[in-house]
Amino acid sequence: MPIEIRPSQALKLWHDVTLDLVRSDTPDLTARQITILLTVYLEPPPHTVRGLAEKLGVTKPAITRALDTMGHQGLVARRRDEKDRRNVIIQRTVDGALTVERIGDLIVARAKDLPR
Amino acid sequence: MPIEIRPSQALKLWHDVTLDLVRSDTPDLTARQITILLTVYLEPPPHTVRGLAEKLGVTKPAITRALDTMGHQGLVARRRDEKDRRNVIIQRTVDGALTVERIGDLIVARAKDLPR
DNA sequence: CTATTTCGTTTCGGAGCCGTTTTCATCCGC
DNA sequence: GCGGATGAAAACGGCTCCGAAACGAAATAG
Repeated sequence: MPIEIRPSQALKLWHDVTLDLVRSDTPDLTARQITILLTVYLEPPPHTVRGLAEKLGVTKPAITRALDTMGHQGLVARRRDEKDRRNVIIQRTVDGALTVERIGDLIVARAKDLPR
Repeated sequence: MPIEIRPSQALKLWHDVTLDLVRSDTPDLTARQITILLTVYLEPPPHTVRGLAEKLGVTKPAITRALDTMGHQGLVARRRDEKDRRNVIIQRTVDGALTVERIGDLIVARAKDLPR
């Protein structure tokens, strides 16, 4: 059974969750950074710069820079692929997992509060 | 009856919708801009710079600049409050309403595709 | 062993957003 | 009227992001 939600509810949900994220003291993640974060934590590894760039439809330097920022915030880590040392594997971190978990709980809570 | 959704579904929904927004040709809106857009179109008017700044927990110049950008994209319009000419009223536009509607439909569609 | 391809990063100039501070117009108490 | 309070915008310096292009390291083809 899929999730049934009306457009007005969907928009209020998006509004409420985004507002919470804006008001939180953590630095705002860009849309690209959120997509990278969720991709790395939801989809099976391995994740590479090239793969993420293709998936998001942006250039590789954009991914590299996003990973710089997110790595500095402890949300992801980078490791050389020993099989093919040209590749960089993006790895999950404890802090990143906690952040993703927090976002998931936030969405669930806001969904629960929606008017029927 | 509230919307029931599990954390894993919630995160996948957020990922799918954000990815669609990143991949769309329209320029990425920041989290603040999305919050402003949805606030203006979901909550009853009037909306002022000061009111939005308080709600989002950011400074007024940040709102002014976001409105500059969004106004340039045709998503909102500004009008002087004739009752108190110090105030600026943020108004909805046809393009903004279409954008909001599109986002709502996108979320609904992505929610429908979620695995149970 | 050399030439080419692939992958990620760095560099570059340009653009946008940030908070603080200052400016400007308007309103209101006196 | 006039002085202070208020609302928004402008000015300012700093930071981050952008895509394009150049670069270096590593793998691969011949």
